[in-house]
Amino acid sequence: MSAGGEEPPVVLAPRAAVKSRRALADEVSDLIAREYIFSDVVAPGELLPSEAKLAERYGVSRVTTRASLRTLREAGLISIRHGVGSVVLPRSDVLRYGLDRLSSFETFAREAGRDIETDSLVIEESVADEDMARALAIPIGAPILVVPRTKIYKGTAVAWLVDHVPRDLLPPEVMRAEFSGSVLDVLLAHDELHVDHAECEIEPVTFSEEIAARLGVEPGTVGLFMDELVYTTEAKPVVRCLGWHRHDHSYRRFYVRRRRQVGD
Amino acid sequence: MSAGGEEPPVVLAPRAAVKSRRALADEVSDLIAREYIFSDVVAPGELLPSEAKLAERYGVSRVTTRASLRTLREAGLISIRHGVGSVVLPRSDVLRYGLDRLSSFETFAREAGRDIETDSLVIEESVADEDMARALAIPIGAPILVVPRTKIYKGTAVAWLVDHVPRDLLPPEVMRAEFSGSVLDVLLAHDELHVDHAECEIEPVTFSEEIAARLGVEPGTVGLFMDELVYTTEAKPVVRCLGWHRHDHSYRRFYVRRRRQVGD
DNA sequence: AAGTGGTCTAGACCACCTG
DNA sequence: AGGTGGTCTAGACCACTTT
Repeated sequence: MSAGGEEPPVVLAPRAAVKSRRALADEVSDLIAREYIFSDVVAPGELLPSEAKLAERYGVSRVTTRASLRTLREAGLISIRHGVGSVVLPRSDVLRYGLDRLSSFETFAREAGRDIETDSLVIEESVADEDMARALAIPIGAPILVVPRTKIYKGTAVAWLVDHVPRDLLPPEVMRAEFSGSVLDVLLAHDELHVDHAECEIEPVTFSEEIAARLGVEPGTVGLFMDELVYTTEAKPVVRCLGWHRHDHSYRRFYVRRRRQVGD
Repeated sequence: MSAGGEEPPVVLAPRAAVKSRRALADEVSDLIAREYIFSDVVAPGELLPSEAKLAERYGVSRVTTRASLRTLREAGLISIRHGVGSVVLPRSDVLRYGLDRLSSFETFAREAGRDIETDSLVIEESVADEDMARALAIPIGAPILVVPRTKIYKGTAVAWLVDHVPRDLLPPEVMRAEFSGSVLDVLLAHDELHVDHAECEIEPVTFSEEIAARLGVEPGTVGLFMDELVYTTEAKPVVRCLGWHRHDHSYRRFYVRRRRQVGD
């Protein structure tokens, strides 16, 4: 880091004072990000203070500090080198939709300071056909909620999404009351559902007449189709999201951060 | 788990005996996977022994056991529920190319017991144009190695790949000697390069005449284009992989496992 | 109440990198 | 040689789930 002087230790909120607190490691992650990375106190390419110094500064053990640094690494903010230290990585300012993270389009856009609108929204009651029943692991003909809508960015329709949720997962009135553009956000907010991960298949497609009409493009335009199944920690499917995405509109890119698989 | 009787503790290789050993947590991960999961001793949906029991069985601390379980969770084999235990997840036997993991096609195929061949392989010396120079963070005109080739699966050309590596990263003779279908595999084998992660952009495309000819399909066929930049832990780009992938051939699917972001 | 996972600590030793 | 991260331990306490 550039500043040379010793810094005063940081006092965290007293542990006992907070009822159901965040993990200490997460608080420390945020502090490191704020105090060293986003503040540009440590420029990209330079080293954070050592784990021992950070542990002392925040008054936590080295184990906790390491957990915090691991989180920052997962977030792509730093990389950690044995015998060297934690290097701050350069940050891209391109709005990109990171497919490896389970978040809604709305959340990504909001974090990037942009806004996505939702149009032609209805929450319909329907029943599962054979394909949907198999995917959601429910009987054929079981009641489901279907949530089709268009995503608008800067006045342009950029995606057509259709979510399918088993009806008995959440009462329809709850879904209607809490929905604000993303079914996933509603489910993620219900801790008792244990929403955990999703598997998302990616296909290149040419839009059919129906999809093209909804997106205001010519039939045959090339785009991406995504078929995503969201699961609980118990591997029970909770929602299937089908999405047709324009790619000719440059508001974002789909990307994946691929990681080497190693221990820790 | 189903078996009721007590099991004998497992004796790991003595620590001092092994020079540069694998992490203990990784050995334990493998043991749990082999002894409980792949052996079907614990069926999908059922619980592994508790952390404390596993720790005792393998003679390691609970912290180490938890690291092992976290690895199994990352691998998609189990999910962990607070107050309940570690649930074994159902395993799919579909050959899928998991985009969130940095591995070559060859490695994925090999692990799935299938084989991918490489055709029309040459390792050419060239120089970086403006676009390539910017991506690889090298001067325009700097020497690079270009490795174009076709991927063959069951007699069908399924992808056209072109890798670009700065020439001074590895001596060309080393690259030629060690190359066996994947540039990424060569780089991953060189620990001193610190290959760490990649960022991969995904685009739907219609194949040009040139690409279509190489893949033996009609020009205009829809497929996926991937532009991937592989980085070291120091965020230095080491190889750019451009790939055009057929999607009409059903040997595999591209998918991403998306995870909720939480601590730990 | 009992058992499970979640978090955190202090200390130890090892492996790696740089001067 | 000295500093850095990598791994591991034993013990403690807390939060969640089930009985």
